[in-house]
Amino acid sequence: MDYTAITQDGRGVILTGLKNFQLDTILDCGQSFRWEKNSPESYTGVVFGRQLTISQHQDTLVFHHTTLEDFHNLWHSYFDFPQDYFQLQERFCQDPTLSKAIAFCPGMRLLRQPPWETLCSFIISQNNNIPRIKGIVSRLCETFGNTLAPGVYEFPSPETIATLALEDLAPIRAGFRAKYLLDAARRVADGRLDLASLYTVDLDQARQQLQTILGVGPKVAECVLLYGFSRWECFPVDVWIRRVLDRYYPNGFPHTLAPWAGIAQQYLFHYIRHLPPQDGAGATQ
DNA sequence: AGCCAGGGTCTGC
DNA sequence: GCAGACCATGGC
Repeated sequence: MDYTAITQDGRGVILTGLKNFQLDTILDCGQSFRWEKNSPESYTGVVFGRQLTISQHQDTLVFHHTTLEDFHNLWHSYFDFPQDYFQLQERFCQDPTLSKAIAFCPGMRLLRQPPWETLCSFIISQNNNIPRIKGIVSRLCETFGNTLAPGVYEFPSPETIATLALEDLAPIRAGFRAKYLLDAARRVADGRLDLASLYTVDLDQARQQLQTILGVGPKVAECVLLYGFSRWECFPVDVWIRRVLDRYYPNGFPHTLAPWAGIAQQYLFHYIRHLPPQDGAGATQ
């Protein structure tokens, strides 16, 4: 376990003895687009119909205004505490490039996010950049999501989006992706696509199912299965990972790491994006 | 002004 | 099967 003790006080639930966990790395690495930074050590987001403010000071993590029940039922899994990142990093470090990537962001973890909002988020992500993805997701929630508190919105359900017309989505400024969101919502709402079944069906069947949605191709399907269904072997390849593969893995990604390739991918993605341009195969932002 | 962004669709060969 | 145009939008 990547923490040694769990306690509760007036602030909320507190984990101490934290290892392999860096909040800003985890919440600002292009896997989730719904967390807002309050300060360098504090973020607020909405998941599972709950607003959470979470803050980290060195090896202490505070889940503000949270019950032990919610921690055990929701957040423990969401932040992937069931997984042993020490063992994972030991495997990864046998590869020289991954070794450098882990040294750069040792606190990286994969979030286990809800499938529906992961699907929408990565439909929106196509041919787009991270700041704008966050903006579109934020407008989608504040325009169509249930209000939990003033200024705090849930992610809108498939049923809600399925009832909308294309022009209703105009204020979201999703561009050509708006029709893709409608198709996804209608397929889920009317039962043509059963998201829950994708946790257990054969991986290639799951890929195939997701790609029946208009606007969902191989890359988006891979992201949805990795981030929304905890399918760690899924390996999304965008322009950044393409550069990593071309430069560091000309003979292919190591087969021995295939079961966790998606997690390795997240270290590599964060690493390559933060290298100086000339070292990172030339790209900006 | 032109290029790029966690891509995919559609057309024409 | 595969290349190439096209798709909205906003930051640089």
